[in-house]
Amino acid sequence: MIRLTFPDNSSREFAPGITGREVAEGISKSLAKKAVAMALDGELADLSDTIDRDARIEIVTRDDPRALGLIRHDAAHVMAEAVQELYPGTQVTIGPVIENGFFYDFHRNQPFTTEDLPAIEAKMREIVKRNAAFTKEVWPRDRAREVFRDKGENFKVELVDAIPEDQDVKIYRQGDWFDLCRGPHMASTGQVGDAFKLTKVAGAYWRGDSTKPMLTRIYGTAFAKGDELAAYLHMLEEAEKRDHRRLGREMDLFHFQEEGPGTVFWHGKGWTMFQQIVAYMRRRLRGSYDEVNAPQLLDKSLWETSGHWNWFRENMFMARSAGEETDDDRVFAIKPMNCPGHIQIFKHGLKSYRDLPLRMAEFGIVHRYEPSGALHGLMRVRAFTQDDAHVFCTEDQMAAECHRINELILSTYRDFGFEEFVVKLSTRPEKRVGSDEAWDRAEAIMGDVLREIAEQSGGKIRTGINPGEGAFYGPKFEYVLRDAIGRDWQCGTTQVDLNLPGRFGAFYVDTDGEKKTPVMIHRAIVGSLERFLGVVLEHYAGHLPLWLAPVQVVVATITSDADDFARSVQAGLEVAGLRTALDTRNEKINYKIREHSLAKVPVILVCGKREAEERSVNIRRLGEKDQASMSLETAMKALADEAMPPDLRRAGAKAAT
RNA sequence: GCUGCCGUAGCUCAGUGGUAGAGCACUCCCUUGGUAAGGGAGAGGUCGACAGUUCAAUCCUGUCCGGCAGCACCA
Repeated sequence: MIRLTFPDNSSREFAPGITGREVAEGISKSLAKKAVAMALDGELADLSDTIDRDARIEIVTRDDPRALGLIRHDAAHVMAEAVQELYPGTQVTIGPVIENGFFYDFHRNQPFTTEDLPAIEAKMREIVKRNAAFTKEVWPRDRAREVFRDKGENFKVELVDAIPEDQDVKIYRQGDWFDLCRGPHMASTGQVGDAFKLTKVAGAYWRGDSTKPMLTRIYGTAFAKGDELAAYLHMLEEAEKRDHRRLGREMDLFHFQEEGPGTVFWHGKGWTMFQQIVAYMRRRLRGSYDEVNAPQLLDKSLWETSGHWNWFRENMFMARSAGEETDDDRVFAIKPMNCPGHIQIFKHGLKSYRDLPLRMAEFGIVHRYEPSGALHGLMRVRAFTQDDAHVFCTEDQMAAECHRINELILSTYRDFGFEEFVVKLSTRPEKRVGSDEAWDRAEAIMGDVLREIAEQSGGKIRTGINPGEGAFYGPKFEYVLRDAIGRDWQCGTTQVDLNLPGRFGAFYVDTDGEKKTPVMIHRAIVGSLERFLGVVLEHYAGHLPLWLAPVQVVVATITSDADDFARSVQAGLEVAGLRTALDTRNEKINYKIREHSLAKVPVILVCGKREAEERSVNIRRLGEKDQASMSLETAMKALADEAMPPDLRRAGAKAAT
């Protein structure tokens, strides 16, 4: 006999070989009817599985959170059946559950389009209605191979071959249709329910490999209940509203146009915001970094020395004289990185060990040729400004410098309102320069630092390893932020480099009078200013904190009687250091409020006859319906205080104590 | 780069094998109105570019450019 323990800690004995369904039926008919799966010692399994050992058992019903993955997985199978029923000759491949739904990849000569989705969805509902039971069979490998080969399912044959020898080849049937699958599944297709929707169609490479055939992938999502699906779809709409490309247009921050793919036209307001970020960074660097500026165009030979011409050429732009008469055919590269330039500055003049660590920063504009399909608003561009720096130091100083940088990065993110981030260590890639010994040393130091970062944060900062993802010259930390639409963006990076300084022959004079090669740490905090600005925009959905808002206050009049007073209010705010605009147009106050609210201006000061007489203002904050009336003086003081950047506020608080 | 979809006024979009329309925005006029659109008039387009089919192309076909989604890439 085996002993099964139930969630209420009661337990009963059963004959070995009993199925989950039989256990459920033994408890109650209604439970058996509601059951979609079971969990044995916490692990999901088919209801029809037999149980041969002592275990904790839970009967999983459709409203159990764990059922969601099953619903989606089964929906993927139902979709595959629907597709093969509607479009014979289509091959099935894989169909996993993903974060917000599921997909299934198909091979078909004519790819699917979104216009096919309604028909597939309708067929899916039909299959769900049929409510065929899911049944599992274990097949000998050869039979599986043969059956799929005879059906023309070549991709499935490959999948069968990829299953490790010690694992069963499992086949799940639903009516006449069957698929190779790891399982588990619910009891029948009817349990998928009707809260599903096919969302999009896209190409995807077989096995994620761009040298392999492109399949057509259909994405869908499914929920236990209809209102959950509706809530999800609503959430997607809301997320779209905070897309930085849309906000950029609505707030008049920047634009893109055809002639400059992947390059930004910054408008006045966007550039103001951009410069606020730069100003913040400059304040944070003051005292410990030298800000420098290296050339945009440098001879190709420099990039050959650095290794970029060899390893990075596909991503570089090249420039030469455009003159038709000239015989100067010298080739220059537009810099994709600042490091070679900074090494030239380091090399200019003798450096002593006393100069180290030498920290060199640049808000350098770099150009990188990105694949056209990668471009995405401000998030992925071909020309961007890095808040870049290179620290030249000794190997002994490296760990301390990494920690120093880590603190700078994390405090910066917090100042911009981010609380959640991940630090990942990327290790040596296949394409790289430098000896394995150098890589061993660099990775060892970085590994220690990563552990210390995790420990010091008390578990608040998640860390991880990205094997093989390092730069060609050294391992790196990647600092990743998650944006409001749930996308992860790599912003900061710290890269340890035991190679480039040596390649360029950079050295310092050590205590013993010998020439030594310094190591170099590449680091960026927000990374690309462009991308970071985009992330910040989405994070706040355009409702920026006052210190970042391009226009902080609009002074709007109700009647022209208040124009003179409004002008004096604006002038006073400007003197107090605020960025303001005046709206004395011949429009109703409703109209003005609406327009400035849509432009996401944080504060509107309304001035009418009454305010002009009392020398007061009426404050309306973005997103609030209520207003507050206060004296001009009080309002100015409060706004000036609120507009203080977080680093200055911190410095002020420290000075006061 | 790959697959699919898309490209019409500054923005959002409609439309047709016989060279174009709406709303908002813009300009002017009226309106001085107390917290998310007051009224009227006007101006504005090489229908992404280039080729082809056709008596005739914004519309059909092809190539290219750009955008969107996903994949691949992301130092």
